[in-house]
Amino acid sequence: MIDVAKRAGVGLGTVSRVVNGGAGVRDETASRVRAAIDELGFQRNEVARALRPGKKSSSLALVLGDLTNPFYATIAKSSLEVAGQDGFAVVLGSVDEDPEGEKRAIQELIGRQVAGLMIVPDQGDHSFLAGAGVPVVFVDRPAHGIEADIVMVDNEGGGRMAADHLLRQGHERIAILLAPSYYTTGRRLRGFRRAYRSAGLTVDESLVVQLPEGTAEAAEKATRELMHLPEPPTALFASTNFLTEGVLRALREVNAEPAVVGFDDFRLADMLPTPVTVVASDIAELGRTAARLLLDRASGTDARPPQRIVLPCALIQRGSGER
Amino acid sequence: MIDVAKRAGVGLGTVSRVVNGGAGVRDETASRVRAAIDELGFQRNEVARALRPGKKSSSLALVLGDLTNPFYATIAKSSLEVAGQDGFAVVLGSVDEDPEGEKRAIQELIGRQVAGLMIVPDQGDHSFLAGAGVPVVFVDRPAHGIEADIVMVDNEGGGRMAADHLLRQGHERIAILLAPSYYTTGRRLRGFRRAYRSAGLTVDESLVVQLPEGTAEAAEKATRELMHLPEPPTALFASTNFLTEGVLRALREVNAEPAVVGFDDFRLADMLPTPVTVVASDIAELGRTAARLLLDRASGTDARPPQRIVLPCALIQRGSGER
DNA sequence: CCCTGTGTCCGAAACGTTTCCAAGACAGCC
DNA sequence: GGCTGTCTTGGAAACGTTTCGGACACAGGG
Repeated sequence: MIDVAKRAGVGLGTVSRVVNGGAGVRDETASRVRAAIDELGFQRNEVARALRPGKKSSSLALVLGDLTNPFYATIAKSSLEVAGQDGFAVVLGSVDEDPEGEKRAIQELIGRQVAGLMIVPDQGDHSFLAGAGVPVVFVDRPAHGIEADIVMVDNEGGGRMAADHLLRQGHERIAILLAPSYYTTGRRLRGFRRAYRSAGLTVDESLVVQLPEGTAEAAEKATRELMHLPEPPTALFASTNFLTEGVLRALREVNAEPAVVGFDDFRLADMLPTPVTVVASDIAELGRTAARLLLDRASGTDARPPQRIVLPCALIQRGSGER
Repeated sequence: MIDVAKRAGVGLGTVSRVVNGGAGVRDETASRVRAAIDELGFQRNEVARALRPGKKSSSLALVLGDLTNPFYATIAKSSLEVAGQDGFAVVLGSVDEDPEGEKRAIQELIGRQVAGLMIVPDQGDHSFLAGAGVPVVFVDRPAHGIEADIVMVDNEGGGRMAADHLLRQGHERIAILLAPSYYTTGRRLRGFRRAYRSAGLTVDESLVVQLPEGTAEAAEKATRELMHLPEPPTALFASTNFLTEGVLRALREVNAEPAVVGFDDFRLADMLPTPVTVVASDIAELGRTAARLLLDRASGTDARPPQRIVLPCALIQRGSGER
């Protein structure tokens, strides 16, 4: 920038003003500066810029799990888009279901002076974020130990929707597969139970299976076991996209054809031998909303108390839940 | 840091030394400093750190297209892992097939003083990167106008593999669907032609279809048209995962059952009514290799001339390519 | 002619690090 | 004791921006 100033024959401050919109600079001077900028191929050093007091870097951080899961990938993509429109970059922190690793990653990102954090939190304590002075938005599930914005889907409603649908078909032995200790699957189970209660039925607890892992493999194994029960379930509710996959895998080998409903839509769900009925929500909107909210917080535009935004779910009937 | 120095009753430089490994500091002093750090909850400001001359920020940039495409998502995930192990964060720049937007995104990232760039490039000119002084690794395809490292898969070999396989089954009318103007699909086509030549056959150019877009929809439409030809192809080669999906969608409605081979494996490929035969490669390894290479370049460890790393493909027979 | 206000511009200070030079302390050796 | 070398330590300079107070020129009003 000093070079530009010299070349244009102006002061340092003038160049800075031109770069930042150019208010209070004569047109003629400004164009001289711009010419110098072009000639020298000058580019503002964002790092130095972010060093000034009060200024935060124009980056947001996004901390989430496995990007290979389309659910997370969609959040990443959509929040990236929104942030990009405002000239913000997104720094990614990927964490594999490890509370300690997550904390470390977050600390790292804070050290990088990001303007805000979007976190798909693990179940650990997040109170360490309270004093960091950085706005935080939680995505998909709330975190313990801190009051902050949260954007999520209507898990309970979705779980209820799935169970209602199956109950209405006359199923009474419905198994539900749950990924371990996530907030979301807990809520989905609650909705599931609500549906039973409303129908005047009681849940058979032996059909509520807590998986040791949230993987397709774990679901596959569990489903096989369920279907080999003396009295196997006539329907299954898989509370996660990967779990749904595992269920379907297991069912290929069994000659029974229980009804299946999955939570979260997935690519090719309609192309499988029996198209899969799912409870879906607008994941992209989840990411977009979170990013917008965070940008507002970061810019100081929005000083409302912490928001809690819940996006609706919808049942998509494709066949597997109706047989 | 100044506060820490005051609190520990030492000089500024001493604190800095402790924070960075603590060589040349007495143990007793060092622990006093560490105590002060803990008490004050001090955290190094990475931004200020990156400002020092010569120092680059400990961030890599990754520029790629739609994260919703499992191909890109896998690259993102695996490179993130490798970078994370070295304490590097990854800044994401997503671009939607827009050369101008890509250039802007890259400039932005350079302004953020990233230590290196991993780019899945568009076909535009990338010579503007030459003078940037930042190491660059291209992923999946080379870029024009600049000599740099490149990590990719054996597209030509893969294309040939697919065609060979189909020819060996006795197919002679094989259609190939190509996404628009990508380097990769061009190479796959070349491999395809090679296979024909080796077999002493000639390619029917009316079955080489250049799609206007790389989407499933475009492939679906094109496939429908192909299958309504007076003499439809007996086999199809889809040169991209999304294209494969489109092909399969179209084929559901047609009562012919041509053989299908796709390039790139995808989730649930083995679960479809006819499991899909694909030419696959280790995409995660692609990302890992790129990240490792870039880290070596960034640290100055590796000063070899630009590398060109090609990962092998393998045919996975599942049924659709063998009927 | 003087004063005031406006429009433009300059350049120093500050941000939080790292690094380098200098200096102090101390031991070992002659 | 004096000299030399090693081990610690302190503190200033530098990195590239933004911002702020001030300076200058000029016009207009009294």
